[in-house]
Amino acid sequence: MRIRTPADLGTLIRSTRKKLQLDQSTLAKKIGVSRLWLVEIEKGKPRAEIGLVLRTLDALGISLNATTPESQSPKRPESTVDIDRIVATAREPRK
Amino acid sequence: MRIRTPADLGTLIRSTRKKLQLDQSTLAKKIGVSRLWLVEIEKGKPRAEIGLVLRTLDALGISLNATTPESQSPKRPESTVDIDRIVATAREPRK
DNA sequence: TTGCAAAGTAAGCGAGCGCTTACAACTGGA
DNA sequence: TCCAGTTGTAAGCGCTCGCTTACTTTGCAA
Repeated sequence: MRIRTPADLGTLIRSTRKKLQLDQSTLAKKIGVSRLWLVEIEKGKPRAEIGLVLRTLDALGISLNATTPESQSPKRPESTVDIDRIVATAREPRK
Repeated sequence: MRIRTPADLGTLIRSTRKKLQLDQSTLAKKIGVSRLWLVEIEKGKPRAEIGLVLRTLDALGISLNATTPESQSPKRPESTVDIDRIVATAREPRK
């Protein structure tokens, strides 16, 4: 499953928890957070701590894989200066 | 790359940022956070908000995939009744 | 219907977030 | 060497986290 937003995470966590037939209390205890926290997370809370979220995924046996686009060439900001002009000017004999 | 801890995230973000030849300030602006926040994240801060972290990955073009273990069969609590015995008994001609 | 477990809501509190401003340390190039 | 760009550190502040306690709502079964 593709994770883009906190809501995605909430959905994933909730469905996985149900698949494993765990109730919020027991899962919360396993993770080391309060049940209330789980409620909020499953609702898609965007300001939760990553540390706890990662522990949650771990507790559910979910593994996260990051794919960095190889294709994306190392983009250098396009120059705002005309280096050729500058060089040409510099080459001109000073008066 | 496998993501297990906030430190993993920090490493990934930093290396990807460098690959894209972005400095902290410009990336921070792109994400909508302060440069200081980025410094902390790249150090592996465990208590940052997921929302911001996800936005960061997005800004870097990194996609996250969650793999829930198919293997793990949806465990149903083992039955306390011996259905075979019951059926067998039911089959017996009533006296 | 009554009863119970699971899930959701509400309020109050200490702790730490992420922000800004400011300065220091580390680079690489002139 | 000096200098500019990049990165790291420090302090102070408003805000919200995640926690606890307590109550309400929902779902299901007796």
